[in-house]
Amino acid sequence: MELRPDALQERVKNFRDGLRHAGVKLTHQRLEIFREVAKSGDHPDAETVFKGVRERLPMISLDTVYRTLWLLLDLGLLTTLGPPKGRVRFDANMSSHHHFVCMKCGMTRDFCSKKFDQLKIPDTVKTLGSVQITQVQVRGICLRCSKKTNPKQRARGKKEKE
Amino acid sequence: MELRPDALQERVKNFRDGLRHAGVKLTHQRLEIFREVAKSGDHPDAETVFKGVRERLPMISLDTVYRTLWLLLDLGLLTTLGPPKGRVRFDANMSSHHHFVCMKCGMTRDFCSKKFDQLKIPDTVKTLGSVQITQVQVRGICLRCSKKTNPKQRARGKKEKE
DNA sequence: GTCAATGCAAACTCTTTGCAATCTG
DNA sequence: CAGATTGCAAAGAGTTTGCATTGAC
Repeated sequence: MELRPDALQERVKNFRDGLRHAGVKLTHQRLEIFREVAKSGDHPDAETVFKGVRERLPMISLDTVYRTLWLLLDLGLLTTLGPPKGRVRFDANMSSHHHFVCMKCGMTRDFCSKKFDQLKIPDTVKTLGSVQITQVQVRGICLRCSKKTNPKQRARGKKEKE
Repeated sequence: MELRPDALQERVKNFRDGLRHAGVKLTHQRLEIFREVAKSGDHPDAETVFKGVRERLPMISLDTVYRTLWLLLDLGLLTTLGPPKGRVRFDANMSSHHHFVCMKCGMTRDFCSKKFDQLKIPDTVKTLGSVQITQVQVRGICLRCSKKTNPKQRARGKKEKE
C-alpha cells in the first residue's frame, strides 16, 4: 500500500525541516530511510526498511538503519506501533478493556469505558479482514517519566524500569 | 498494580477449563506462568514473567516460559499488546489515524475516522499521565490469513510475509 | 576543515530448538 | 504407562557498540 506522491512530498518536507530544526545533518541515508517508512502504510520493521532502502543505496548498513530509526523516533518524526520497546508483552485480560501506554518507558495500564466498548467500526475497515476486538490506545507520558527532570533522556534507555 | 483475588480466581478457572478443553496438560509451570500474567495489570514481557515465576518455582527455565506463553496465545487464553510479533514497527504518519492489525501475521493498515478522532478520554485515565495521542486499534484476521485453509497453523510462523 | 554520521565487524541480548529426563492424565 | 512437557545447553535471530573512514555543512 503506497502513499500518494503529493502526500509523500509533504512528509518529506516536514522531515527536512525537522532535522534542520534539531541541528542534525541531512544525509542520503537518513532521507532514504525516512522515505521508505513514509511511503508505506504497512509500518515496516527495521529489517524491512533495510531491504527497501538497499535497492537504492546498496552500500547502506543495517546498523545505520537502526540508528536512524531511533533518532527519528527521538526527534518525533516517527512513531512506533504499540509500546515503544521491542519485546512482546502479554495480557491475560480477555474481557473488553483499553490501554494507556507510556511512550517513554512502555508502562501500560488497563482502563474501562463503556463508551469505548461500543465503538462502531467503519465499513471500510471490514474490507481489510474479520474483526475480533476493538481497543482504544491512549498514548502519552506516565507520571513517573514526566517527573524525571533530565530533558535529554533517550526514549529507549535500557536501564529504565517500570 | 495487582488484580483483586476473586478476579484472579476467575481467570485461573477459565484457564484450567481452556487447557482441558484443548486437551493440553495442566502443569505446575503453566499454572504459575499464567497466574503471573493474570495477576498483573502491567502486561509483562517474557523475561519479567520468568523472574516472577522463579520466586515460586526456582527451577523453571526461560524457554519453558516462552513456550508456554506462545501456547497460551495460540489457545486464546492470552493476548499480546500491539502486533503479535516481537519486532518494533515504525509509522511515519503523524496525523491522526487508526489501525487495523492482523493477529496472525501482524499486517497493519491505517484508516481514518472523524468520529474516532474525537473520542473523549475518561478522567481516570488522565491520572495515569499526560495524554498525547489516542488511537483505536481494531484487531482481527486479515483476508490473506483467513484464506489459508490449514487450521493448525502456528500464530507465530516465521515464514509468514505480509 | 571540522565534527557528526557511516560502514564494518564483533559483541550482546532475546528467542528458539534438539534431546534426554521427568511428570501429568 | 505413554506421550506430552520440562530443563539444559547450544544455536539462531535481532539489535547495539567501538572505531577508523567518509561526507555534510
